[in-house]
Amino acid sequence: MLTGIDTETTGRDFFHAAKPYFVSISDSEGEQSYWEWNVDPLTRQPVIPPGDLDEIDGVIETADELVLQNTKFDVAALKSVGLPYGPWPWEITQDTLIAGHLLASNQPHDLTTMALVYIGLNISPFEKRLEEACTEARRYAKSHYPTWMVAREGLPGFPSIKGSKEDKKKKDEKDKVWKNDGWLPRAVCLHEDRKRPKEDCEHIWDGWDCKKCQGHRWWIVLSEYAIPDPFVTVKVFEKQRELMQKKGLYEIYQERLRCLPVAYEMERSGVTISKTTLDQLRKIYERESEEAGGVCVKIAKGIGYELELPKASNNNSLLHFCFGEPEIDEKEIKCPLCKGKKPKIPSGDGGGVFVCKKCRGSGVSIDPRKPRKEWLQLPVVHTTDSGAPSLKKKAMEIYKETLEDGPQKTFVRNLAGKRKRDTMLTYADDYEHFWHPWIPVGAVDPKTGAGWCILHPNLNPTGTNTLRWSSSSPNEQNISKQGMFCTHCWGDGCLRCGGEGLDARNLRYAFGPAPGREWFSLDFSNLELRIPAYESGEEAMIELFERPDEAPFFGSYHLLNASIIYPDLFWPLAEQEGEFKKRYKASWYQWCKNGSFALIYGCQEKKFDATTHRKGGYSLLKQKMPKLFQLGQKMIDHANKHGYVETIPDQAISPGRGYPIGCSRTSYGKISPTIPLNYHVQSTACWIMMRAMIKVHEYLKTCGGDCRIVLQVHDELVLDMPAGRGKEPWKTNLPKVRRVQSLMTECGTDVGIPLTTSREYHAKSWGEGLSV
DNA sequence: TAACTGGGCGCC
DNA sequence: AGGGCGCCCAGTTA
Repeated sequence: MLTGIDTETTGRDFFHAAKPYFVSISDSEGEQSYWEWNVDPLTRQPVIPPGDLDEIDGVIETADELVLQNTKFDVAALKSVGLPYGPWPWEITQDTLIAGHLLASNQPHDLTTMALVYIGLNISPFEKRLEEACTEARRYAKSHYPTWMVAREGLPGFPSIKGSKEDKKKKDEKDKVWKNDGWLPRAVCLHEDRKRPKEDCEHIWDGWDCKKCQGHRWWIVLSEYAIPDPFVTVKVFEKQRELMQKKGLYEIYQERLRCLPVAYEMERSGVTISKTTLDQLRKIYERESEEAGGVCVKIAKGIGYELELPKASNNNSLLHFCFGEPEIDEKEIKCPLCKGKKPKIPSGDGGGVFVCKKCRGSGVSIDPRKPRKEWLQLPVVHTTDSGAPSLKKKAMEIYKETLEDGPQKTFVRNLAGKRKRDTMLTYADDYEHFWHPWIPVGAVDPKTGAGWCILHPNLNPTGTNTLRWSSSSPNEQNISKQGMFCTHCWGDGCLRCGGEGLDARNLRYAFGPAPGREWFSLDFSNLELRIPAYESGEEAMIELFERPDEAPFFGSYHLLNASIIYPDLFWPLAEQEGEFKKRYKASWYQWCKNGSFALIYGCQEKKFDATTHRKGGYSLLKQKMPKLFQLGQKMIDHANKHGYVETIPDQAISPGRGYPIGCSRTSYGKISPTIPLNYHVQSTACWIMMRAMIKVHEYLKTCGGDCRIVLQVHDELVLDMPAGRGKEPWKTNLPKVRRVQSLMTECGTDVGIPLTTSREYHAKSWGEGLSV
């Protein structure tokens, strides 16, 4: 018998103050029960009768098979009130979110949508009504009970509650502020002793009041919404299971389920960050940002412009200073085609085609703006998607290369430097927003953890259209690893930077092992290159990976590409090891490298040739690596025929089928030709990583000493282990780390891709690694 | 004021 | 027609 479980919570931050206040359970025959707890509006904490916990624990303990929508969330919620008493029974747990992604990776996976899709049931009216009640109750409580903890941005203990945003395509539901206040309507009723609806009354609602029993609906608006959920979950899953079995996907599903406890444990473990180091970095960034900003303002002032710098990225003051201010008020511009009043949107390609969004692509080119040409007068080298001059990083890099020394160049350098530091500062803010003081397990002296904090980033294995995981609150997958130029001398060397020019202190320096611990990071080498190379059988590339120590490429994919697209430049230098790279480091080598990455990410001929600064380069590559391009075509054909591509089948799990990855169509009904190969490769890479994580997690549990995975950055795992001892402390854990490496590489074998992993030891910080 | 859009940028 | 994310800021619109 399947048992569905669902919880309603006061928020998502179970490592902070969020708690469940409603638990509902249903079996597949519709036998339902629920526990609703009053939330103290002054503390947002539920008041839980102890007997309830026993009952819920009993249900979980005795169930044959459980099913939840996003199990990891509910398990974290229940754990925050001590449930279940034992470990969560993952081995009998099914998950509709995992199933939903497998059956339709690029479709929404919220329960409301899936109920409609899989069992034709529309539960949105319940949600709609709850939203109305919550919104009203929130307004009411804010004005009548100002001391109540109504959800809002900045509410202590609930860092995930952010303003309110809605990304239509995404799982935005959770980001709506009212969602955290499902308990509030009832709390108002309780506090004001409003009349309860009678249980046996067949209500006739007039607004929020029942005409028959005079009860107020806010008492039950949450339970009306929440009680059916577990039953819906059960029914959705029954259908999903049937579909998965029919499509031959059930083995994949079962393996995929195993990543849930891994993600759950990673979230619980969290990742340590040094407050001391972050404070130091912050001070440096703040000072340098202010310094660089000051230079910008001063230059502007010198030209007679009162520049108001943006806090980050752009504002009109800055853009007008750099590119001139339009004389005509843009609000007055009319679309020349439809004569609409609000065209405003210049269409792409930088040509300044001022037509509205609807009329784009018509080719009419009228730019009614007359920029005033005083002030900085930067040339336009990059445009935004809507055709306006852009000050993005890439554009500024071009300015730095091409402008003569003078105010323009100085301005751009300082602006770029300021931006970079400001970006890092907003990241740092985010970490502080979510962190807790770190307290070592079993610490006797509370000072042991001083200077260290811990973050519990959220990991979402179904957060992308592919098999990549996403991460949030904070995102552990975009932590800066770049160096940056000294704002004082901009790389020419000075006393402050010690002549180095580059300051390597990025935010990764703040992350690292807490006292008594050490980190190892393990990377799959060239994971996303090896997959298409071996799969297609492209000899030139395979050769590269098989013989990484041999001339003339020494395992470098970029050099291989360079030899093909720049034969005239590469071969004359081929006999001198490293010469091509050395001589053209900032030009041809860099451009080729950019092009290589663009290619992996799916760019087309035009973009590749532009990126590599060599017309015809793409075509040469195609001639030299026909099998690679044939694989791309094969994926395109498959996607066009079926609407999805598949990962390479895993011989150990499901030899017949790979994981289907849906390829969305553009508004013109076509699948973009860049998508299929990219999805296939990216997802196969992630499948490998997922299997690796399952194996590694299982192995580390047997190691003792609290060894765990703390970070996953797509092709990299970071392990947190007890610190070794002696002169070469890494040697203590090295055998275990080697074992982890072989578990990782094994996963390539099952999909036919030979893999290698690289290994680094981090004694103090993620920013500095030692190859050991 | 809230919601929404666009630009920008960090990672792989 | 350059893939996948999360997140922030600025400015406009409902």
